Amino acid sequence: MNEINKRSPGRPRSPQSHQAILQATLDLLAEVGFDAMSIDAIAARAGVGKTTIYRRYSGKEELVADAIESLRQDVVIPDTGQMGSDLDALIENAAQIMLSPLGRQTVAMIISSASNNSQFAQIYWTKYMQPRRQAFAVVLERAKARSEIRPDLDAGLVFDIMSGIMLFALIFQPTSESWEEYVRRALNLLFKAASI
Amino acid sequence: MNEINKRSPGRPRSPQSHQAILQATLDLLAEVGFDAMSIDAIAARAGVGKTTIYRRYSGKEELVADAIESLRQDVVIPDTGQMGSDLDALIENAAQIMLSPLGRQTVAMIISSASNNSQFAQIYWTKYMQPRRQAFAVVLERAKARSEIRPDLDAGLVFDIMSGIMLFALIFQPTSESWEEYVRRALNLLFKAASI
DNA sequence: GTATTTCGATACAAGATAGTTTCGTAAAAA
DNA sequence: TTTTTACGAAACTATCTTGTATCGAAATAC
Repeated sequence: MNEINKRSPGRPRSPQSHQAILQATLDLLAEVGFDAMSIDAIAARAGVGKTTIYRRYSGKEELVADAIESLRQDVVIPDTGQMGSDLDALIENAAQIMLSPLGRQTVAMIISSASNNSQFAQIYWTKYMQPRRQAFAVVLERAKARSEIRPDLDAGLVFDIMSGIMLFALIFQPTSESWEEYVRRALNLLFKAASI
Repeated sequence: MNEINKRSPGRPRSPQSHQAILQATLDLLAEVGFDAMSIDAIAARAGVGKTTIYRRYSGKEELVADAIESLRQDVVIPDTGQMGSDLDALIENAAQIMLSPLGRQTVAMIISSASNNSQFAQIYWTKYMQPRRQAFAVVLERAKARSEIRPDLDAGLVFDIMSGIMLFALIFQPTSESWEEYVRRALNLLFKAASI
């Protein structure tokens, strides 16, 4: 049952079309958002027939969920020997994701559908947040080993606070500073608590 | 030019209908979200004709913006004599807003439209965040006067970090704790930095 | 070759929505 | 009373979207 079954007769599904569909989905999601994008538009952008999409997915939710899940994002754990520069690298990486149109629309999708449907939040958490949360924990472990921070610090919690302020700054732009500047200032404050 | 002009002839616009429209808009926004709600549905729920809505607003954006703006939310500045209990009161108040369906959908709306249109973010910031941010600053000023926290602490920044973690916890529910418990734990960590 | 399945294209039915117009009625000013 | 504007209801046009069905052509297993 677990063998690779390529034995079915008939024309196989085109991997090119499949890839084009996923890419078109991500492009349109970033450009117009979840609600404003139609299956028709995705098919047109991908250069495939609508039938080809409906043969693979039951609807937009399933398609978008798969498209987001298909994005492989490798997380590099920085190790410069100093916590400060390690964190800089992580922030830079996080900023690239959260500040992108795709990131914004994904987050909006998660929030707006959170009450009825948490599948997007689940995927986003598993694919994006969790790996970075763990990378962050590694960085903090090394910092603890170098006695840069308190050994009892909850890395997950610190990560969540960091992510929270990034998200908040993304939405409201509370000051006239740049996003990066503001986030960095918040982290300075936060790490006064960490270094006691 | 600034006098109250009730002198125009003809039947005046019904304040009852106006109020019903705003209320129906907020109800539907909370229930189904911005994109899924139609002007037809709003008119039906409000018990008015579609014409009556189009006579007042050019479209959904304008209507929703006005509806959100119409919500008067008084902020009480707690003054228990202890910063801890003051903060508890503020958190409780913030939680009621952010955890409500209306709050969720509003935030989702802000994020998803942020790139093309920042009017929702502007309104939400001015009407909800800004007053609370200032109330928070007052509470912290009193705490500084009692030497409970460092005198150079940036109250706005602390507020933003607080709001950020609340938002983050709302979206992702990172642990199995309750939302309130988790937020409280994050604030404990944060205020270790404040009390140096 | 034959059977089977996917391909992209197109047509289609059914429904939702936006925004306008029309209509007879109601409320106010002059 | 006359004029003017708003009222709710309904009709209406135009467009968009969904999901299904049909078509001849292409790709693969046997």
